[in-house]
Amino acid sequence: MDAIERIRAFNRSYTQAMGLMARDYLDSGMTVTEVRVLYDLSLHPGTTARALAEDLDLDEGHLSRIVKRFEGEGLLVRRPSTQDARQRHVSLSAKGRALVGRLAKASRADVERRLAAVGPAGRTAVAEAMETVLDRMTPVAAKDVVLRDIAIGDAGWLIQCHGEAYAASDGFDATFETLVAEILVDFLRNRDPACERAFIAEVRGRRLGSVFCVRSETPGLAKLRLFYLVPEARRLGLGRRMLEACLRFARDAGYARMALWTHESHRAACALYEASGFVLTGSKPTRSFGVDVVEQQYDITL
Amino acid sequence: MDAIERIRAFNRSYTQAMGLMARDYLDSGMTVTEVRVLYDLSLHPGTTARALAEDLDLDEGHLSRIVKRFEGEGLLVRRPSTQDARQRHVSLSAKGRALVGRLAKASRADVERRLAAVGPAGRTAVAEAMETVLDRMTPVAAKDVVLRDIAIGDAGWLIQCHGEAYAASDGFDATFETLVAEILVDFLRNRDPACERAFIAEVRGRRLGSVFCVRSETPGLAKLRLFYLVPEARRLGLGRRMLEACLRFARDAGYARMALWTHESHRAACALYEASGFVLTGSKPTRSFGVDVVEQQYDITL
DNA sequence: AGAGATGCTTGACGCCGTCAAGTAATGGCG
DNA sequence: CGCCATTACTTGACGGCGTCAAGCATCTCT
Repeated sequence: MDAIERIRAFNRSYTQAMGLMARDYLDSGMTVTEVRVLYDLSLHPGTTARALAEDLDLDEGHLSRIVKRFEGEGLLVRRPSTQDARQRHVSLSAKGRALVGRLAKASRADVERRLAAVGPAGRTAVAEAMETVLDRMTPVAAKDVVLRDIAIGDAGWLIQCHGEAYAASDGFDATFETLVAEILVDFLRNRDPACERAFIAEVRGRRLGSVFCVRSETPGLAKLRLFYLVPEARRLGLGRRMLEACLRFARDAGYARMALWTHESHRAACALYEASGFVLTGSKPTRSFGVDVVEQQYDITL
Repeated sequence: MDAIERIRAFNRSYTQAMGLMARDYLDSGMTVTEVRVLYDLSLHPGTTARALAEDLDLDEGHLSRIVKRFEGEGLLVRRPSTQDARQRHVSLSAKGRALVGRLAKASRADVERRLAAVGPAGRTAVAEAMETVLDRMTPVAAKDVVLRDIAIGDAGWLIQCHGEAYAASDGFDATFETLVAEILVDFLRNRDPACERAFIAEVRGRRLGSVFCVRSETPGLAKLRLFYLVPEARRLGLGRRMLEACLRFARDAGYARMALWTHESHRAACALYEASGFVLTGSKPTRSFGVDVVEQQYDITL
């Protein structure tokens, strides 16, 4: 079952499970549309009918009748615009606001009822997964991505991510995950903040990738390690930005050169290294992590 | 913003973003309800009107008219039941099945269009998050939980999980996450499968917890480590099951005793240890991971 | 055999949502 | 300034959804 099919399955079961298709909104005697009108009005008091119709994707005639009825019920007030005599500014009355409050409460209670069997931790997890859904549906905007230092939780994420991604793409066995864990343990334990640094790319709390600048045995030589970007954050120029941040840090820290090890199969990364000024200084076939790979070394003079 | 509020926000934006409220289903000239009827019929050929109405939560009268109309259009056939002359078994005709196929295709295309800006990796992530939503909404059933050995990705998950959970609940600093990573690196590197074992609790691909049985310096003494359950999987008897699996393994591996270290603040876990036959053999206040804790040792004779 | 339950159909009705026409005010253009 | 297209909103007409209630045939239970 591919992603689209899984998404369709979600649409079916979720709308049913949450009763989102209901005509009568929570036995309030109001239509979902009417509630949406009230809710939108509570958010944008003083809008015009047109803007409202636009916002809710409603027929203007239909909306006109709803507004009229609501006015009759005292839920909202319309006052003619001073700018344009054709327009009328619509706002909720106190009664209308009270109703919105009651409806919100009913909606909360309804959601609570549907999640009765789910504990607090589960609810947070549900909410988080939902935010992930919305978040992933809006593609990553490179400008919102921040590069920050490593924090609690990052090491585990990196280990899992590297382990699973390379197992899937290159067939690496568990020893690779272990190696990544070792690198991180060493970094966390023995890091010299003056000349070693991690960059974690993140957008709104969602981790996207990493790159590390660490000291080597050789004086004046920095190592670039754990360069990774989740697939959906690639081709946005993020890799270049991370690489440049890492190089800048290395320069500022006083290193003369920087080296990195990678595998030939990582075409995009290798191309990026070369575009950033790294030169290939070694290439040898070897067996690592249970598969045959061509290990490559790149160097750059800072 | 609490979980319920976040879920409500999702309901609003998601239904809008996916256009699930549309009256006319994808310009097919059919109602969402009609499409649901067809779809349900394609899944359950030969159902009765009652079962259909039940399944789709539709008014029987309304459904009756829809079915009648569909029969007139040659989309379905009704044949009287041999069991019960009041009933009629409804099934799609070839024409009806063809229509369902076309509609499914249109729906796929529609979802694809809405996700046009999202790459393949992002789509999989969306689908996964959706499945998480549905999954978490149905509480964990203890009987579906399996205990398996450690696999790729687990180590990273464990490190992240321990790091974040103990930072949140006990205020532990990053050194705790590092310690967990060290324990895991050591386990992955030097594990003796004959007498060391990890148990990962999982339900439908979702990791719930862990417990490890590892060798100690002292001959005949096993150590229980990394006992953890995600909050939403607690109070299901899972902890006991994991503990028992671990004790059984230790017994079978020939250990004479088992010891574990924990902190006084973990009341539920301590109670479980005692209920399982462990006895408190030491308790001392100390400073660990940046906070003051009371470290406790428990022992059991196997 | 008769009463009540069951499976489905039909009738009546409010109102949603859509198309189209109508009214009043505005603004652009010569 | 005056005409006319445009804009903001209202009103009319209508198909049909969804809901309640009544109706009819059949089954089941006693």
